[in-house]
Amino acid sequence: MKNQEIAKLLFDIAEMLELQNIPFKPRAYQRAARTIESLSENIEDIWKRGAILELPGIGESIAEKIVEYITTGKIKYYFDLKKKMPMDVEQLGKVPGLGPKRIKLLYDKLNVKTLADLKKAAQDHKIQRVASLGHKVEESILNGISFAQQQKGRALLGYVIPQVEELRQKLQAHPSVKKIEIAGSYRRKKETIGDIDVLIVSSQPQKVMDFFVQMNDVARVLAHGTSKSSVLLNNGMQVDVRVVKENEFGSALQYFTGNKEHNVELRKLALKKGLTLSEYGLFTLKDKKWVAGKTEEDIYKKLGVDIMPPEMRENMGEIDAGKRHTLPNLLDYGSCLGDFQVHTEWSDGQDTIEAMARAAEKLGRKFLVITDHVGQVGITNPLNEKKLEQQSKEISRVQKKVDIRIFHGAEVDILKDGRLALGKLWQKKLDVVLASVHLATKMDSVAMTKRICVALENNRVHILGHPTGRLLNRRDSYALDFGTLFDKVKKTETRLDIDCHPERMDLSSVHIKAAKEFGCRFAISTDSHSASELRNLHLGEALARRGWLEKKDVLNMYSVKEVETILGKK
DNA sequence: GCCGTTTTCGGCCCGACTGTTTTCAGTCG
Repeated sequence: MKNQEIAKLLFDIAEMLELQNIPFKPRAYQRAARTIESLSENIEDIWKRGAILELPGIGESIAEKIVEYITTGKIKYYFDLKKKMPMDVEQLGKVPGLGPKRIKLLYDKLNVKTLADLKKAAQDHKIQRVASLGHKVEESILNGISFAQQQKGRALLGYVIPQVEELRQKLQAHPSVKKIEIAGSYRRKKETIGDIDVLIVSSQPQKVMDFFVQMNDVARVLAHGTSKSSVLLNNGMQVDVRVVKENEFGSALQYFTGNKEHNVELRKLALKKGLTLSEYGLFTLKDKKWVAGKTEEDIYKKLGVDIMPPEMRENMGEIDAGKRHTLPNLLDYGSCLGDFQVHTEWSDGQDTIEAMARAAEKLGRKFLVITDHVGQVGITNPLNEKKLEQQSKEISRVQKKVDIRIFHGAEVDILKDGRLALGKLWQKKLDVVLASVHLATKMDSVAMTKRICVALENNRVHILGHPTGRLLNRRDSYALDFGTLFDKVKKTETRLDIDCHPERMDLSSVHIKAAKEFGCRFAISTDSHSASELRNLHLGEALARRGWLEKKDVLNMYSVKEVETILGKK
């Protein structure tokens, strides 16, 4: 699958065009890159169908370059640009305060090509002698270089939630803070969070901002104004705070929730209606008369769009659906009745079956599927058939003591040829077979897709576990042809696992949405290895909502009786 | 370079903060 490679090249082209001060073209390339990046279908397949030009943001010229890459493995235009741009734009761009203009300037004047060149130029005080730059810029660059070097990707939603809630409480406690909301990707419940956007209503902005930049976990102040301030915390997280007036709260919340592309679309829509939208409100274009802004609902309503939950605001068709009144009725938080994947001390988990069951019961779950490992991956301490037999007895014993239905399942390895690492007899005996790929993960797309499809054709497989195998910030998805895969999932009536372990979040919301369009159904699991992780189920609900899922799409929403019936059919 | 219920040509989202500029450019989100 060449989608990500092509997207990366288009992003790079955009960056190089920006360096040359060329207007508008970079935005076109960025838009095309984002389209390709978020495709679930293989771009080659789309090309074979002759449908590349139907993709949003892709016209004749960019389509030609995509085809060139598919057929020859390179894009000449990219190499020509690259020849003219010998500096490491990607690395240099990570330094706060360095954008395309300054990167170009530093190259022209000081021949800065790499972070090392930049550091030397700053240390030798050459930067402050360049016209339009000064000693403050030089200092900020010097400070920023180490930041650029240690940047480690985005924070994981599941791990960031407690930190953010602590920050919220600290700020909320300040007497001048009237209202507070965390916006940005945090509010959209994105799998990974780049920075924290905090929105505050206060009649004394200066006091709030002074308090904010002086909090004791602040490592560095990036900006300190009355309406906008930014800091870096000791844990490396960037926090932006904006203070607005009461009647601007809705428009500010809308704006700072984003995402960026969603906002751009919304603003274009406003312009078409003779209005202009900003964080301060919706105004008439002509005489800047205030139209809406107190609440988000008012703004969307005036624009003729049904308001959608923050999780959907990714410019993935939600604005169109809002216009046509066809938004899905997303499943609610807290509506999962059970959990389809937990591990116990029988394999690589930390707690007993009884401890897991009791903890799940306490959280209000109605059912729990015990899925210890079965297969060949030594580190997971897999069960053999004899152990499964013993475990079955233990589950019966615990079942009598708790008021939650415990299903006996297993997470079974899918072998290289698509067979399961478990005999037919036990495949039938188990209530739930969750089949996952754990070994030989580097196969090419054709082989991996075939392997998984073979497993799906086994009518004892109920759920495909963590379907792409990704680990956030660490490992990409297996090579897969998602179109073929989703088609097979639909035909075999298997469920796709939404594994909401904070480090997996697999499927991604983009793939969930695509799979739903193929007619697939889903099962959410925490993949817990200890009782404390059971509470992560809401992360799976967040993923499902971001993928536009409704109650009927997700097996966790069904009653214990219905789940028994559905599982029994397989 | 893309796109079209004001357009196939002429637009392309909007505003705050910073530094070095005495009126604004660059960066960021």
